[in-house]
Formats: sequence, C-alpha cells, structure tokens
Amino acid sequence: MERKVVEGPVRSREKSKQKLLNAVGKILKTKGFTALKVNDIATTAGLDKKLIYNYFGGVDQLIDEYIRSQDFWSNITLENAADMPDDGGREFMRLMLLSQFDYVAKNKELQKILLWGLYESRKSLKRVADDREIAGEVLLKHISDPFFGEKALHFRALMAIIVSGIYYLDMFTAVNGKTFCGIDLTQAAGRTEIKKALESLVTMIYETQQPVKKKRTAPKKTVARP
Amino acid sequence: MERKVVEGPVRSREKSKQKLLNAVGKILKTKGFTALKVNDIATTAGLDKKLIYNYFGGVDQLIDEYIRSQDFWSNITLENAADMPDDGGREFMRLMLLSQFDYVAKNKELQKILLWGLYESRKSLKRVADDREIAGEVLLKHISDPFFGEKALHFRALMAIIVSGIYYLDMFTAVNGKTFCGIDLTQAAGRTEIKKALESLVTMIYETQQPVKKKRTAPKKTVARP
DNA sequence: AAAATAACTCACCAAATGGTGACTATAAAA
DNA sequence: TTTTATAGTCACCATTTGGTGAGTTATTTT
Repeated sequence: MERKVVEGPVRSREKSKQKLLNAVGKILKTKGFTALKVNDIATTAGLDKKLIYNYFGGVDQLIDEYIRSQDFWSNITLENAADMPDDGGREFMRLMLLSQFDYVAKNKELQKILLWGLYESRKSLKRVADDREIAGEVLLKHISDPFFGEKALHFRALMAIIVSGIYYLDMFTAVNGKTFCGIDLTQAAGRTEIKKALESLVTMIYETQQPVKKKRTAPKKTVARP
Repeated sequence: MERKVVEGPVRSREKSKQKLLNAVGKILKTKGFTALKVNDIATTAGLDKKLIYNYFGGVDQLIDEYIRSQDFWSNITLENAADMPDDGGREFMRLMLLSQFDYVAKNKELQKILLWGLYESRKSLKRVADDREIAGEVLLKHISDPFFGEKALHFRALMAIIVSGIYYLDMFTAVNGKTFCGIDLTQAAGRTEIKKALESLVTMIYETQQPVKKKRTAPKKTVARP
C-alpha cells in the first residue's frame, strides 16, 4: 500500500515555517500571548527551536508574521451592499453589530489578539487595529457619514462606544465573566437581551439623531433580510 | 540632630509587608501584570524575596492580598443621591457615565486590573468584577429598575454595552490606540465627542425606552443612605 | 553513486526565575 | 546585660528560558 503520495519530501522549509506559524496560533488560542515562548512554540510544532531563528530571525518576527498572516476583519464588508435598503445604513449597522457580537464571541483567536492589543504596544498588533479602522472607514464614510451629515462625527462616537462595548462584553464573558450589569452573558437569555439592546440602540440612533434642518428623506421600504 | 523620631523600629513585619504590597502596585502600574515576578517584586520593595514566602506564602497570595486591598469601585456610589432630581436616575446615570469615562482613563491601575481580568481567571480578580456588580446593583435596583419597570432588564443591557464600551475605549487609548471609528481618543476633541455621545445615549434611552402602557409614576423621593 | 546543498537535530551555554536552609542582626523580654 | 524571639540576609540549587555552533540527515544536483 502506497502512502504519502501527495505529501512530498519530508523536509520542506515552507512546511516547517507553516508548522511554526500554526504552533503560534495554537498556543495563542489555548494559553494566551504570555505563553508564546521559543521552547514551547518549537515543541508544539514538533521542530527544533533553532529553526525559528533560521527562518524568522527570532520569536518576535515569527509572532509578527503570524499576526500579519491573519485576517481578522474579513467579516466587516460591504459585500451585499447592493441588496441593502437605502436607509442610511440602518439595516446594515443593525446586522453588523449583531453579527459582530456573535463573531467575536466565537473567535477565540480574535479575542486574544484584541486583548493583546490592549496590553502591549506592538507594530503588528497596531496594524490589526488599523485594519479595523480601515474596514470600518469604508462603511462609515460611504454609508453613515452622508446620511448623518453634520452629525456624522456624533454617529461615529456612538458606534465607537457600542462596538467597543461588544468587544469588551465578549472578552469578559470568555474569562472571569458571568454577569455584567446583572445580565448573565453566559446564558442565551442574557446574550439575547444584549442583542435586543443593540437593535434598540440602532433604532434610537437612526430615529433621533438625524441631522437637524433636514427633513428625513423617506427611505425606500425594501427591506430584504436573511 | 535627631532623626527618625516618628519612624519607629527599623525592622517591622507590618511595614515590610506593606512595602511588598506597594511594590506589587508599582510594578503592576508600570510594567503590567506579566512583570509580577518574585525577584522583581522583592528588589522593588528593597527587601529579600524570602520575606514574600515568609509573610504571604508565595507570590500568588501576595498578589491576591494586594488586589483585595484595593477598592476600585469607590467612585460608584449613591453619595449625593439626595441632591438628585427625581428623574429615574437620568441625571445620575449621565454623570456616572461621564465620570467613569474620565476615572478609568486616569486610573492606570484599574485599567491593568480590568485587563488582567480579561486575561486570567483568578479568584481575587473575579472578586473585583463581582464588587463592580454589587456596586452597580445598588444603583440599578433602586433607581433604574423601578423607573423602567418591565423594561428594566432592557435598560440594564443598554448600560452593560455602554459601560463596557467605556472600559474598552479607555484601555484601548492607553496602549496602541489612537482612533476608534475615526474618533481620535488621544485628543481632547475626540474624548469630548465620546462624552457627547454618552450624554446623547442617556437622553435617547430615557426619552424613548420608558415602559409602555404606564404613565410615568413619580417615585418616592425618600432616599436613605448608610 | 558521489558530491553538494539545504533541512534539521543536539549538546551546550548564559541568564533569569522560583524557591529554601542556614545564618546574622535587631528589638523586646528577662 | 543577657536571653530570646523574630525580622531580615545570603548563598545556594533547580528549573525554565533564550540563544547558538557544530554536527547529522535528507534532498537535489552532477
């Protein structure tokens, strides 16, 4: 019986690099960023630590390459923007906040990265934050800014609070957290309550924070929802 | 010239314990929780590390005692509740959120503790979180719950998002952070924008989220305090 | 098949870290 | 003053961590 037909040679620089990068991810997810030590990474990858120095120059560079290789904000997109109703992004923001709340909750890796970014100043981590800004800017600039006009900045501040609240609550729940303001975030009921609050916030904002002096242009009522 | 009149004996168990506890605080504030190592703590305190084992049993117990010794939520109180208008806590919540935003921004120690609590499951850290819940519960239960009635839980969820957003934004700013949703949090203008957003949120919530079917009943104005 | 190249391992070192037993210095009690 | 209890120091060890030179094994080239 033939084996390893598709495997290729046992020794491959690229495969080993990948193993090391994967090891970083695994350790990050399971033990957190403080556990990212040379010895541990090497043994997790099943390789000698010397290779980390040979291939990446050191642990720091390996880690940076790992972080750069990940795309954490692929979920923030304008993909189906065409389907969206012309409501100043109201429906879009609603869906985005709700999905972000679940997305971060599920994505342990992103949680660790966010946390790490709050702990340490690191170029690659800064870039993750910058990428979020870039992804968000696309939405804000083209969707909400035009709609909110002179109140565009105000809307952004509101979103800043809400989005960062989502991040914190998800991270909080993943560790020590149980209740926040009496809401049990480990229970489905609690999470539903937060989601209702998010929806409520979007409604409030879009219904009371339009720019003054401008009659609200009646948005097309074509709401398609999954 | 006499010296050290008020100092007391050179060797004092209690004073040394305090020095060690202070060293923990100092390192935590300056280098973060990952830098809390025996050797470092001892040299920072100017004492031998053996004392950490003698007096506390180990670094972990020392750290726990340090955390327990701090009161991080003294700012959440009902101190001047009597002066407060009878508005279902609207003015109170407004002031609380604004002050919390500045308080956390200034309190590096609290930031580190909050961050630590997102990183590690530790009894003493859990207690800090629980203490926040307890302090908050006093306000929620007696002020907002009666006012919002059947929407009390909804109000709590809204507050959970806002308060945790405040925490995240303050921590974010302290490290990698510059802009969030395009708001530059390192600038006074950006911070003002967030504050305006916080005020706006309170207004929106109190003006659009009252319980339905119930005419706002004027709550009794007798707020007794310990 | 032999030579050359690249992938990889291993033994080893230095520094940092956690932890302890045996000692010394000080303060209080006798 | 001497004794005694205890506060504090110091030398020392074990383990972990970061890092590297020299050698070994696999793959490719000739």
